[in-house]
Amino acid sequence: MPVITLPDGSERSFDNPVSVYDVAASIGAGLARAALAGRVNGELVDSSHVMDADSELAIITDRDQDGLDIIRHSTAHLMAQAVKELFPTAQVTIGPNIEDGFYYDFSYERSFTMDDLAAIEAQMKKLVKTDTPIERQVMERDEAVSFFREMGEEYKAEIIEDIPEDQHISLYQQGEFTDLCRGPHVPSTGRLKAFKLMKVAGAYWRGNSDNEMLQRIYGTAWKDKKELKVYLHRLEEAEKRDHRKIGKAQDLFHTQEEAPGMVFWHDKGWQVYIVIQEYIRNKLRNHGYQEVHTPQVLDRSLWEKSGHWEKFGDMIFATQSENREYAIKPMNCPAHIQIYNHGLKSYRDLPLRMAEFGSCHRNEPSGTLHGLMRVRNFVQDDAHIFCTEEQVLSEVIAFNDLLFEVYKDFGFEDVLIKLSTRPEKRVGSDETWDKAEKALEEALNETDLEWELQPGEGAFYGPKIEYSLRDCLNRVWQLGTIQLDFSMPERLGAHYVSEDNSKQTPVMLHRAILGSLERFIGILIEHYAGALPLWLSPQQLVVMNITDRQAEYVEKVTQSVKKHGFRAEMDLRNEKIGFKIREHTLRRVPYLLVVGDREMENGTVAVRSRSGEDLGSMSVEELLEKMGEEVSVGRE
RNA sequence: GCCGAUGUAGCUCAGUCGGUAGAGCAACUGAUUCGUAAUCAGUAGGUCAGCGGUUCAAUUCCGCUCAUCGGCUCCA
Repeated sequence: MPVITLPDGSERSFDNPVSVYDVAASIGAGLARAALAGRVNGELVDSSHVMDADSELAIITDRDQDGLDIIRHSTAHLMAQAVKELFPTAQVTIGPNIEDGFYYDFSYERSFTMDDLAAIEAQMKKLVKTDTPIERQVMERDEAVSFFREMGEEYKAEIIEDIPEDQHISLYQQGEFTDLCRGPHVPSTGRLKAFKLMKVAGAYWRGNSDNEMLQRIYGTAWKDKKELKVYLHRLEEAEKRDHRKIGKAQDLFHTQEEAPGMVFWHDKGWQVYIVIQEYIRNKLRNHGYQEVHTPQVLDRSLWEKSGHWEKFGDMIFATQSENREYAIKPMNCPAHIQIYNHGLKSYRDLPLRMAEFGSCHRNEPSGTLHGLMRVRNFVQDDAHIFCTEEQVLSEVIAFNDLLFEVYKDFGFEDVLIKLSTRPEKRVGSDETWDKAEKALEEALNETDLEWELQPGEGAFYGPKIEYSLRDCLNRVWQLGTIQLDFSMPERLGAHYVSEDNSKQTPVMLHRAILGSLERFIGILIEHYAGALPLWLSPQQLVVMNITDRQAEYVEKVTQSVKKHGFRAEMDLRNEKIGFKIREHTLRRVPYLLVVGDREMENGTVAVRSRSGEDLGSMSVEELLEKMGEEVSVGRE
């Protein structure tokens, strides 16, 4: 006689075992129609799941996040069913949920085309109309293996073989199609009302590039057509923020075939670059860093000593001259150690913080290049801190504080933090790693920020913290990092004399806040949709005349604004004021100054913001004061 | 690097089922001097990514290369 307790605490008792659906129906017909699944004693189950003992039950509908997840996963199954019907020789593999949707990987003799996608989607819609029940069944593991093997589903069989032998396997059947799945699923295909197949792509079986490449189909699914539409609209809007589009439209930079993965910065884009660099330069100086500059091209032997040649040899651009081989530097650290090694260092010199805006080249695989986000030539706000083991914790904490101070100045609040710990292939003793990982973890816990552990993802020489942001299309890009390194100082012979007069090897912290400036500017452009804050704007204002009569006055105003350090241009073209305003607004110039006879007479300017707001007429002095306040944000 | 798609004027794109290409915007010239998101008219602009093949003829068909885009793998 099960007693079912609902989330509001109310209890219902039943004479016989009841299913989730039965309970929903006992509450109301509407709820019964809406029930997709249930959560019984904390565990998600199908709506057909039967409870024969007292249970806590929450009925899952499409209004719950869990409900939406179930819809997406069931849609993935629906897609697999459609693919199997249209392409019987295709084999199914895995089909998990992802943010906003799902994908499913198939093995098939050829790639799916966009036409195939349309056909598959049409087939899915047909299957929805049939409202086929989706039913769960349970098998023993070995039984399931042979079940799939008989169907010719080798990949599925392989997956199941990895499951412990004594476990029971749940399968879901809809019509002719059966798939291995933990579930739960929606009760029938008719529940899937709003989905769209988005794109096809290759993906390695089990994520390993040594394996064969499968056909991955990405799709999105929502509870209803309205939400699907909202999502598609969101995507369209996001695409408009794409830094590659804005970079072109605002004449910030370009790339071309002759230099893949390397950026031609135009005047406007370089202006942004310089402002950021100057900002960081000041920050670092105020936080006890020195700035240095080292060669771009260094002898191969140095990279062999550091271990990079062996590990990253094919990604190093090399060159040679007079029988000597050189590497175009992929990173600055070995060069910084050369500076450190000049002159004997004492423990009193530590921590020694050495920064450089060094231009680095890495021959990234062609398929990975992506606008400003992944390039072959970049400059990082790079620095290395040489310190003692005891100083690590305080240095990491100080860095973390500095990093968030900087991110805040740039308007970034939503930062993903990950701690990556020892990988399988590594140098250094376990004892050292223990200490290093603990130091990073302690430093993170000091901050009260949420962070995620990534076991095994550290660098071969030490653990690291990574700070990432998302771009407009929700892709995650790493910006900042701090990495402990116990290996390189030793390899390159860095030492200091300790208090007891013994020779010690310093610990080296590799750290960057913005990471590659190229990538950071890409993120900035997308974050602000091209409307950079005043202090970063390549052009901060434009002064426009209405007729030729005001040309001289416009020149005077522009000069005086420029004299105060603002980046100003004038627009004296023989165009209507509306035309000029439109153009400069589209280019996201923060302040548009209109000058007609009225302003000229009163010695003022009419100010309009790029968002279309009329700020009224004011004197140039007033405007300068206003802008001065605005750009002081983010200055120490 | 792997899978797939794409590459046409400065930009955004159309087009040619094989007969050497077109629009809008931008540019240039002229007119207009017009007060808050596009004034009008005219002119000019392209080895159709590169190389090779098939063909009487290739921007179009085929192959290779390069780049870009979407993923995958990788990222000191």
